Amino acid sequence: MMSPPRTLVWFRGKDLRITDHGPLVRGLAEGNVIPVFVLDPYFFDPHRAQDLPHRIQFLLESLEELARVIASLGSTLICLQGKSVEVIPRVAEAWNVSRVLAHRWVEPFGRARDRQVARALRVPLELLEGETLHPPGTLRTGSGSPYSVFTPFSRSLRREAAIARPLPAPSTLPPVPSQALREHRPPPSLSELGICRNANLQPGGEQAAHKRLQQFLSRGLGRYGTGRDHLGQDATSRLSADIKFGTLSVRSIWWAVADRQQDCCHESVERFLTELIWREFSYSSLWDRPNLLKSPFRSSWTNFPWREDAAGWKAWAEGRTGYPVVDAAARELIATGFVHGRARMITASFLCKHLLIDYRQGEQHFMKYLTDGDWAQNNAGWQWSAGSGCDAQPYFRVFNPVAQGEKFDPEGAYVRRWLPPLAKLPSRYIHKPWAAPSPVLEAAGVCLGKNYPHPVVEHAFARQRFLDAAKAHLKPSP
DNA sequence: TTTTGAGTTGTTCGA
DNA sequence: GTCGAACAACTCAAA
Repeated sequence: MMSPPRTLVWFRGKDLRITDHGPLVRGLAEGNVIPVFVLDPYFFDPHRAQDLPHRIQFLLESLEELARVIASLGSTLICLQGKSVEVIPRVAEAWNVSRVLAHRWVEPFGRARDRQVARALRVPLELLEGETLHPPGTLRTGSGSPYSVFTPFSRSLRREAAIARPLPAPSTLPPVPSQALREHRPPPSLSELGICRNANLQPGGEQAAHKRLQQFLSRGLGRYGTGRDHLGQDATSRLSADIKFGTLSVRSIWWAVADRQQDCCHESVERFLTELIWREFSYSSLWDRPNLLKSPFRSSWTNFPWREDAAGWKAWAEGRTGYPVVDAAARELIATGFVHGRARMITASFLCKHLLIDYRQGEQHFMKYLTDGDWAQNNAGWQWSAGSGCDAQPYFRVFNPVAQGEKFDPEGAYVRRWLPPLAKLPSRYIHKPWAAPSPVLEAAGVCLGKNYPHPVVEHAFARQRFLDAAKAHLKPSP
C-alpha cells in the first residue's frame, strides 16, 4: 500500500506562526508534514549576528515559541544547520518527501535562493502566496506597466484584490519520522551568538503578537486616524515586527481591522488599511524593480552629490545633533529596536537633507537596529525621504525638525523620555533648547555643549544648502 | 496620440 | 495667530 505523500513545510523567518500558514495547511490536507527551519550560518554566525542583534533576538524568541507550539500539537520543528541550497535538497532526498512547500519571498536574495533550491531539488518546490495581501507584480496600469504612484496602486488594489480570509491554525499535527528527528540541531542561544539580551525589545512569538493586535484593536485603533502622528501617544499598532517575522500574517491583521469598520471610527480604519497597502506598494515595487535596494528609483538621483561627513554621521547615529526630536529618535532606535513612524521620517529627512548624507547609509543603520527592519519597506521609506523614490515628495519639502517636534510632540513627552538631560526644560523650548534664555536653561539643568549639544548645523542654512544642491543636480542648466 | 488631472505625510512668507 | 499662496516643474495614469 502507498504511504500518503509527505511534505516538507519550510518555515523561513517571515512566517513564524501556525495561524494562516498556507504551506502547513496545504501540506496537512494532502498527507504528512515535516516542519523545518534552516539556521543559515550566514545569519547565525556570531560575527554576523551582532550586526543585527535585535532581529536575531526577536527571531530566536519567535522560533522557540513556534517549536513549542508545534510540539504541543504532536510534531517537531526540525531545525537544520547549513545553507538552504544544500540542506533542503539533502533532507528532501533522505526523508523521501514528495515536495517542498513554503511562502514566496519578494526580496531579490530570497528569490535567488529559492531559484537555486528549486534547481537543486529533485521534487517540486511550491511557493505559496501569503507574505502579502495580494501577489506582487500582478497589479498593472492600463498600459500593463507596474505602478509607480501610490494612489492609483491603492485604488487598483482595493478594486481588484480579493484578500483572503486567514486560515485557521491546525489543531493537531502528525509526528515527524525518526530519521528527521535525528537531524534536529537546536538553534544557538543569544549568548552563544555573543548578543546581550535587550529587555526593551518587544517579546517575539505568535502569542505575544496576538496580544499586541488585541491591544491595538481595543485601545489604539479608535484614535489611530488622528493619534498616529503624535510621538508621545500610543496610538500606533506596534505590529511592524510581527509583520516582518510573520508572527501575524498581514491578512489576519487586515481582516481584524477591516471587520471593525462598523464599531470603529471609519477614518481610523481606512488610514490603517492604507498603511498596509503602503507595505504592499513597497513589496510590489521591489518585486518589479529588484534594483531598488541598490540604486535610486529615479535615475536622476544616481550621482547625487551626497557629502562625506564622518562627524555629522556620528552625531546623527548617536543622537547628538542638537535637534531634540532627531536625537530622541536615534536613542529610541538603539534602545528599543523601534522608532515611531513619524520620527522615522523626521530623522531620515534630517540625515539626507540637513546633513546631505547618502540615504543608503541611514538605510543600513536602520536595518542594523530595527527589529522590524524590512528590506522593501525600509528602502521605500528612505528613498521617499531622500526624494529619490517611487512617488517621492518634491525635493523642496524639507522637514523642519523644530516645527515637526512642536506639531507632533507639543508637550515634548517623546523628547523628555529619550533625552533625560532635557526633561526639565519648559515645553516652549523643548524642541529648541538653544533659544532658551540662560536662566531657563540653568533652572532646567541644561548646559549646552556639556550635557546636550549645540545644533550640528543651522536649519535655515542646511535647508538652503540642500535646495541648492538638489536644484543644481536635478535641473542642470542646458 | 494627445490631453488632462493629480500626486501621503511640508515650509515659509506675507497679508 | 491664522490663512492662502508659492515653492517648480515633472511624470504618471487614465481618458
